[in-house]
Amino acid sequence: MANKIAPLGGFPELLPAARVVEREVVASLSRTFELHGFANIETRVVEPLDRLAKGGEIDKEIYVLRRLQAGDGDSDSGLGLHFDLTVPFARYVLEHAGHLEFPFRRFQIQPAWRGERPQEGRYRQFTQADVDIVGVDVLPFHHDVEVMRVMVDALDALPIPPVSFQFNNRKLIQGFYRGLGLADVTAAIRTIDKLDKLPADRVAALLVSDAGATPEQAQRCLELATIRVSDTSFVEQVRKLGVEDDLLEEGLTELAAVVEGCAAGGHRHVTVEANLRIARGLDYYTGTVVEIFMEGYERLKSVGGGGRYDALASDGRTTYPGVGVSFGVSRSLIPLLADGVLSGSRAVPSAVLVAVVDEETRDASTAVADALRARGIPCEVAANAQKFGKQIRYAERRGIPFVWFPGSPGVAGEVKDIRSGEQVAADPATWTPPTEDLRPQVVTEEKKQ
RNA sequence: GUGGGUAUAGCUCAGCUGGUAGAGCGCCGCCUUGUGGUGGCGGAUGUCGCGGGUUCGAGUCCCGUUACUCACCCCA
Repeated sequence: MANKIAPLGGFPELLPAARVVEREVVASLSRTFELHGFANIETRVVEPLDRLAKGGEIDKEIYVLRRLQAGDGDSDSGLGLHFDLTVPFARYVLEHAGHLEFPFRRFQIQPAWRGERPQEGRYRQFTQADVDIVGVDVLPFHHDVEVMRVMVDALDALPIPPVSFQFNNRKLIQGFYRGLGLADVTAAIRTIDKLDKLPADRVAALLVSDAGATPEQAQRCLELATIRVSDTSFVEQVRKLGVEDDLLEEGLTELAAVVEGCAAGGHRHVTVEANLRIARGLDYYTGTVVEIFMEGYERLKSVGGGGRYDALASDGRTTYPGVGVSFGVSRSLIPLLADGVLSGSRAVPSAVLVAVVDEETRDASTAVADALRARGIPCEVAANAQKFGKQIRYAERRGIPFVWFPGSPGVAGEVKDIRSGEQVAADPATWTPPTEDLRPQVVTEEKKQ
């Protein structure tokens, strides 16, 4: 038992300095979401299994809750941990519809669980940040632009590598295929989605064999799927393919509006593209779809995504259409922390360590600390009245930038910046550290050098 | 779910065809009797993942097992 504890794969835990980064990212996301008027909610972590079921089947990746004391006859509680935030949100809307104002705008940042084999960027417990807007019976299209724009702003404000929003529109694809005379639209979309893994000619062959396309139709599908631009020029490119369909036109208009709306305003490191091969979630997305990728981390696949659901939730009488997008906080952050792209400036909140001269005068050190805290400066008093060298080292290990040496009656105290070695006389009632030292900061790789 | 890899000090790892365990970093002490980092000297640390087998002898070979890890599958 005295042996080491084995880590549990897929259930990542952060050390304090890394947690500084995660907390700041969550705080920054929340600030942006709130800036756009989205209210925060938190849902329970369990849902009835039948609600988590996918097409009537219980997914094997769902963690089921079971009481230890349950008898052999009892199977389980009928409850499972949620595997995303959309399903709980849909249920929340139905359950609380009478108390909500629609269109309801909310954000939610919570863990979710999936019994997958863990890999880089794929965990069994992970944190996600979702923003959605949901309406009653109808939800005007401009909310698609609005909610996507919120996530663009939110990710643009994060200290992460550049991200790319790749948009598509299901009406556009569906209308194109329909206008083309393709019978099995869903099969065609599913096949086109394999373009990542298979060469174009193999995909074309599959379109013929699996999706009932003629070679000519397959060729057109590929031409559509390879359109990828950062402006609205895709509209002309699609029209040149010579397919006519009302739904296609609607999709083109919508996608153009989303791309234009999200690209507007100028961003630090977010790019926006129309990418006509993005499929995502065949069963429920009905209009706008998006996948988000992070530069240098394409191997993680998407770090976020979402879209429009015409039926996010329904109670049989009322349908609640929704549009939203989610960002994988754990999926993107943990690899960035592991690679040292992001780190926390220190593992403790303390900006100052107040040294203790000897145990008889510990009260004097505590008084200094109280004076600093009264002005909002996080600090701690040294654990032991060791030699000052040891106390300085204690601070250094923890990344605490300042050590305060209390004075004695008639002698002023002094504060030392242990990075520069500079030491000055100071009064705990007025001294203030530089703003950037007041709290632990997120340090990016460039800033480190 | 399928296949591969790995498991030795706090961390990263070495240990050739079997002979009773090593390095670097870190940690502790002293040089340095109240101001750290650099330098010098010294020191501590391991049921070599677990169980079994072969052998005079196993970290090393064999079998099993567990965990971790990578890839595939899947991915709302």
